[in-house]
Amino acid sequence: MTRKGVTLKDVAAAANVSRATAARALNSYGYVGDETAQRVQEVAESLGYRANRVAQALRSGQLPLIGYVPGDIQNPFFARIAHDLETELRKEKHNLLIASSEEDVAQEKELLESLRSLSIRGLILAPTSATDNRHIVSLAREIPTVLIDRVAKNVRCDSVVVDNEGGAHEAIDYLVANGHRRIGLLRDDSRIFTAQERLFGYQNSLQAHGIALDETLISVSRSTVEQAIEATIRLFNQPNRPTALFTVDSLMTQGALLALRSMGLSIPNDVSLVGFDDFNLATFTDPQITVVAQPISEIGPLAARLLLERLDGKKGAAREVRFPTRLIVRGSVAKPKKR
Amino acid sequence: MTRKGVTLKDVAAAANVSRATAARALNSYGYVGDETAQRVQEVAESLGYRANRVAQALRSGQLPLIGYVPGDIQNPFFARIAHDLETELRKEKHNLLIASSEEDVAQEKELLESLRSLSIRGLILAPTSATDNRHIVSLAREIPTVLIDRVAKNVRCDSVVVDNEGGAHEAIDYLVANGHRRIGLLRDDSRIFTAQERLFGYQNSLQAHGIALDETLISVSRSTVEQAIEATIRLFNQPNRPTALFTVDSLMTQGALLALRSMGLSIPNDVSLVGFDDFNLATFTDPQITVVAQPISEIGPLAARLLLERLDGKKGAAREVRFPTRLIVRGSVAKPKKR
DNA sequence: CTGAAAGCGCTAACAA
DNA sequence: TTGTTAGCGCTTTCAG
Repeated sequence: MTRKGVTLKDVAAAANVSRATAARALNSYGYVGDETAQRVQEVAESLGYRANRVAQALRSGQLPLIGYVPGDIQNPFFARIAHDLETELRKEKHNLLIASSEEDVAQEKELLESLRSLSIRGLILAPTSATDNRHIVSLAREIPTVLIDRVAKNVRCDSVVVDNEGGAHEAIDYLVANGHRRIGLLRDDSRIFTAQERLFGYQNSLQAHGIALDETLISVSRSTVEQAIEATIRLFNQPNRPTALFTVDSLMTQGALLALRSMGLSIPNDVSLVGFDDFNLATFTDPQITVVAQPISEIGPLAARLLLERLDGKKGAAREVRFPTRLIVRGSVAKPKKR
Repeated sequence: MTRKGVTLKDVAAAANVSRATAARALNSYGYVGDETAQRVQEVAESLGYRANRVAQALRSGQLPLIGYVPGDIQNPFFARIAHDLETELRKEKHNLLIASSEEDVAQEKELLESLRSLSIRGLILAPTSATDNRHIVSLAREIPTVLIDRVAKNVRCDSVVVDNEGGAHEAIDYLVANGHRRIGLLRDDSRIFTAQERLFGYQNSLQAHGIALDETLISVSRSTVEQAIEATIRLFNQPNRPTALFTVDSLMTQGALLALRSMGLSIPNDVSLVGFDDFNLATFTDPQITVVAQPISEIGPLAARLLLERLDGKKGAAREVRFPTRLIVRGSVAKPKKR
């Protein structure tokens, strides 16, 4: 390990000025003689001086750090947002600190504690729970926070979400319009907020069409491909199986795809399928999958912008932006077979 | 914005001890009376004290921060590694700072500067360039660094890579064994190191089988689905097109898949395909894609471990771990059609 | 066992 | 225009 490097003191000494003057010259604030300033800068350059952000932060109170706590960084949805956030925040010289909650409230609490102790300037969070969130409430009072994908009760901060209910509603409408009445739902337990909203969309659409809710058509699973496979198999091993399936996120859609294939059920001949959240794979399968797409490219940049505005001192009530979804019709839905 | 919070001073005052004693009690080092220690801890608890890491870092010189600079966080390969790194590092109370280089050397330089000024403790990096890396050389001398996926010339630090050449070699061997002699290569320009190694494997295998290298069968593209589509189309629009294609990463494999489909070429009847790097999608397509798989689940944890050892003060020569690859035979290769 | 004091690197009143 | 000084919150000798 070499020594930590050149400090302001070294620069000041080498340039024959005080540390204060050196600081002024390098950060160009206050009054500094042109000549002095230039000299200091040259010296700094030649010594390879770089400001120590930690020391700066100790004074100013904060590091140029923004925390990002998604449910899972491996989920393409959150990875995409991570990418967009980073791009936006980098423009303002902020760094992104990423820590996945793994959809676990306890872990989320720990992570937030940890981020707080690092004196982050802002936070972008996809809360794991819609209700167990007192830790978020208190944090959001201290640190500018933007919630994405899901909102959390009682937390007063900006949020960026999509119209989960509307999207689900539209998907079910579409299936019904294609003649389906026994429509299965593969839903997620952990992402409570979105799962709940999408469930409402499902229920409301069925109700609007006068179709009674049948609990045996709803299967709950964690949001992983593996778990979704099992849940799908359970659903379709029942005597009076659904003719169509709606899955609430892309991982579950993939699981359903695999499960249906393994059961020898063909899409869309035996079963129609619509998934929430578009994904690469959806266009690679045969047939391609009909999905409810979220405007994913807008979520990250907007969240970043809202946060930056708050960091700039913008006051005012919490803003909730809710993007509409869009049904992308591809080839995974057909009329149900006569029995 | 509320005030920054309870400091050690507050705790000390409330517990009627000096700051030094309070620090000792809370960090349990040095001599402290049991009773005093307990009292301090209770007071700290009740006041909601949390240590300010920035201040701690100013003294110790470093924040519990590890930088991770992948080529692109959206690439599932790097996203997976990000996840694994985070899990491992979290155990040691370290936070992961993620910043994508976007495969751009200039950006990589900027990011590394930025990370350095944050006094990160360690760095995990997938270098963008195999040769333009003086900035890495100097950084690696200051900050424990582990290179992943690619190595960089002259940089003395641990690295974790896979046997790119061997993997490519095996893939081509397999194609040749299936009767192919006109084997196309879709290669990546930016990820110079891996691309180069995989190219070697391609060349060496051909040579070993006495097949002359035909430059018209090699197409270069950036590592994105879109660019790979175009490159594939160029390749297969030639008069004497290849009977098989080897793609050097999963994004390019996806691009090739889409391109071949759009050209009405069926896999494996018209064209056989083998890709480097396994990916979800490979088992969703029909036929499933034969790939050279990397032991991706081992890369992140190992890189984290190597780094942590260095942080623990481990000395010694740079270690280069090179994992073998594994050919996973699925359904995308067949004997070439007679013409 | 505990406290006083110095100082990590930087910035910002306040003086000069 | 520049320097002096104090101090951000914490840890760590060194005395007591």
